[in-house]
Parts: sequence; C-alpha cells; structure tokens
Amino acid sequence: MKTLRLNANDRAVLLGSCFFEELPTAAAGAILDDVVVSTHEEHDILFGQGEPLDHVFFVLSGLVRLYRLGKDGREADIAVFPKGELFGESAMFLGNRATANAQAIETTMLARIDSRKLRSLAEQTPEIAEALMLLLCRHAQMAEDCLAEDRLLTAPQRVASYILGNCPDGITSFSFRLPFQKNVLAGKLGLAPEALSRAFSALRRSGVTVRGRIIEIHDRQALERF
Amino acid sequence: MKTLRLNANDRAVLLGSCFFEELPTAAAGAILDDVVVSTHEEHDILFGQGEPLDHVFFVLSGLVRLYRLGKDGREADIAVFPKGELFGESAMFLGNRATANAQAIETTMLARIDSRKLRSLAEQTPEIAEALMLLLCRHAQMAEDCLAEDRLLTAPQRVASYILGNCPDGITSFSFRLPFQKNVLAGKLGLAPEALSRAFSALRRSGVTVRGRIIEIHDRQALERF
DNA sequence: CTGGCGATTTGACCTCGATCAAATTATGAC
DNA sequence: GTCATAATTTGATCGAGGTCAAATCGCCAG
Repeated sequence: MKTLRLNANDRAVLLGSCFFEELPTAAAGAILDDVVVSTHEEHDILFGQGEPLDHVFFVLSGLVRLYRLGKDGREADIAVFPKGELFGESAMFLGNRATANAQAIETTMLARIDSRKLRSLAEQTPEIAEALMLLLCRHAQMAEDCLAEDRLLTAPQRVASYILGNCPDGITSFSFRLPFQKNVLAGKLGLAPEALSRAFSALRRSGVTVRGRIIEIHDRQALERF
Repeated sequence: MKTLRLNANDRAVLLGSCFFEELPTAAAGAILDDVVVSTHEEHDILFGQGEPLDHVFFVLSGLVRLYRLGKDGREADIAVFPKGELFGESAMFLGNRATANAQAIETTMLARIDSRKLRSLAEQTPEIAEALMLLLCRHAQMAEDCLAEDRLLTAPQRVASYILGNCPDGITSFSFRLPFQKNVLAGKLGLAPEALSRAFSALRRSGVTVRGRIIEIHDRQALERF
C-alpha cells in the first residue's frame, strides 16, 4: 500500500459523487482538507473485523468488498462498493472498530477521511450530518434488501432481480456489461460461483443471453415474472 | 387502532430508553412535545411497504415485526422490535415511504413521533442528529449481522448464536425465558418453525434444555463450539 | 379437572444450492 | 498467435431446510 496526496482529478471525483454533491462547497472542502489517498493491489486486505478503524473510505477507483468470516473460514459478502462510494462510516459510531473485513477486489485507490474529524464536522454542520444520515440509511437499506432477497428468492430470481436493477424502466430489450467478475457477483448475491452459472443458464430460457461479462435481455416481462 | 395522548408513565418509558437517555432534557422534551400514542391488537398491520409514512415509532409496550412480502405471498422478517425500541426512522430519509411492512405481534402501544419535525429538530440540534446516526448504525448492523448469519451459519448454529446473545459472559450455566413465541423467533432467524424446533432438538445434545419458553444452558463452551 | 384450541414437535418427502471433480473457455504474457 | 493460468461451466452427489400432514403438548376458560 502506497499513500499519496489528493490530486485535482481525485478531488473532482470526490466532489462529483453522490455523498459530496449535495453538500455546500465549504463543507465539502472542510472534509477533503486533509484527505490522504492510498493505493492497493487486488486481494489486499484493507482492514479486518474488530480492528481499530479511524477513517471513512471513498473509492476513487477500483472495487472493494466487505465481508465477514465464519468460524470455518468461509466468507460472506456484506456489500461491494464500486468507484464513487463511501464505506466504513458505521465504525465511526461504533467505537471506531471495523464490523467486517474489507478487501480490494481490483487495483484500487481510496481516499481516507479522518473519521473523528468528519464526526466533529457533522456536529457543526447540519448538512454534513444530513448527508451522513442519508448514507447510513442507504447502507441499511442495502443490507435489508439483501436479507429479504436471500430469504424470499431462489438463485435465478436473485440474478433476475440484479439484472432488472441494472435495466432502465419501460424497455423490453437491453444489454449491459457486468461491472465485475462473475465471481464477485456470486458473492454479492450470496451464491457459490457454480450456482450463479446455473442460474444464468436457467434464465436463458427467459431470454437472457450471457457472453463473457455482457448480459443481454430480450424480454423484460419474462424476467419480471420469473 | 385507538389513539391517545402521552401519559406520565409512557413519558418515563420513552425518556429512559436507549435513544432518549443520552439526549439533553430540552431536546428530548422538544421531540416528545406532540407525540401521540396508538394501541394495536395482535396481528394488526401498522403500515405497508411503499405506503407514505410520516412518523417514527417507539414501542411503549408489546412487540412489532418488520417484514417484506415475496411475490408469492411468503414473508421475510427484517427485524423484531421489543418494548423500548425505535423503528421506521429510515423512511424519514427515503422519501417518507415505508420500505417494509410492520405488524404488531402482540397487543402493542406505540408512540408516534412526527418525522418531519424530528428531522428538523435534528438539523437544529447536533445531539439529536448524533442519536439518529447511532440508531441508523445499529439498525444497519442488525441487518448486516442477520445477513452474515444467514449466509454463514446452519439453523442450529443460528439458534446457538441467539441463545449466546442472551447469555452473560463468563458463565457456564444459564437459563432465560424467550421474550416471544417460538413462531416469532423462527421468523427472526429466517427459519420455518419446524426448522427451529429441530434446531433446538439438535442442541439438546450440547446441553440445551427447552421447556415451553424457558431455555436452559448447561455448557456454554459446547454451545460456542457448535 | 377437563375440553378445546392453538402452538409446537415429529415424520416423510422433496427441492435448492453447496461441494468436489472435471471439462471448457477466457485472459494476459510473450 | 500460443501457452499458461485463471475464470467459468458442467456433471454428479449430498445435505440443509422447506413443506405438508399428523401427532402432541400446553394453556386457558369453564
């Protein structure tokens, strides 16, 4: 892991992101004031469950996976964060301890925001507090959505739901490229890679074509019914 | 559903709860200012997924279940809130729409806090914002814990984990009463009632005795190893 | 104490997805 | 392009839990 200063381009990525976008320029500036950038190779562990954690992380580029470890060493993904997302914020309110492990899934650049400072800025600036609450809500929703999908849907249904989540409304035919390896998608959906593969082939009957990372839908309705 | 005003006893329950405890008296008072109490019978639906929701709820007594519905009518529990807990706060930041269904599991009394007002108080009062962030964090953690347990643990392991969560540290032998029907516990753990029952009988070999709602542990270590 | 009802348990069966092994297909380095 | 390696798919098997039905248990009103 190497660390650098924040350059102009990084700064633009941060300011254009969902979290900072809505903030007053001054508030955003204050947060970014002493931000540091770190770079990580694929597979690098960013932090481990239970370890002290005094940063909140912003994904400048790459991909990060949050997961928990089982007693037997098996891993369960909690979330995957692509470029532009902020994560690790909950440690800030829970004793500065990580509640999960984090790993870079690709070569990744992170902006590190000092969590004590962010917290004190949130105290002084309602807009920042508001933005944090919104972030926390969204992350809570993500987890609840996952939980509900795990409990209610079969593997092909979860995959269908993922595809539909990437498909604009009111369209019948559509195609897009997976933003990561199938490997990672499987983890995110709580499936073994083999199960994901079989789910895709089950969806083929409903007009889904898979070629490498390219997914094509030919019949949105069929997918919704699945 | 009947609605009443907040009486002195209710007020005491609210002020003694985890959320209000840490707040300055003035701030807590401001929130409770125009709170209304509603009573609900067992099985009453409190609100439905997607419906407009402009209150945050506090459980004065009874028990509330949050769940999502599958296309086929099956239900997946997201969380169960006993007396003293606050719920429904995330709608406040997500367009005042419920993201799940809520149902009273027992005869229940709720305090209803106007969410617009709470939100505007949070803007003016950093302590309230802080308390809300903590609440959101905890709810996010609950969901993540559930997700991880669902993905990593078998049914008996989840039950063991639940029991251990109710057992003080450093003790070998212990007994407690389930705070709700096995029915409800099954839902909370993402199991069919039959599976919960079988899980209990699998744990019998590890020194767990179940008589009605009374659970006895005779060997904490064995349970931890499970 | 007793009947009756709802909660829980048990049995039988079956489906989904995990796992392991093997085949096949991308992908990146030269 | 070609090889080596990693990713993905496919096949075969197995076990955890869901579902349905039936048997019990536990609790409460009378």
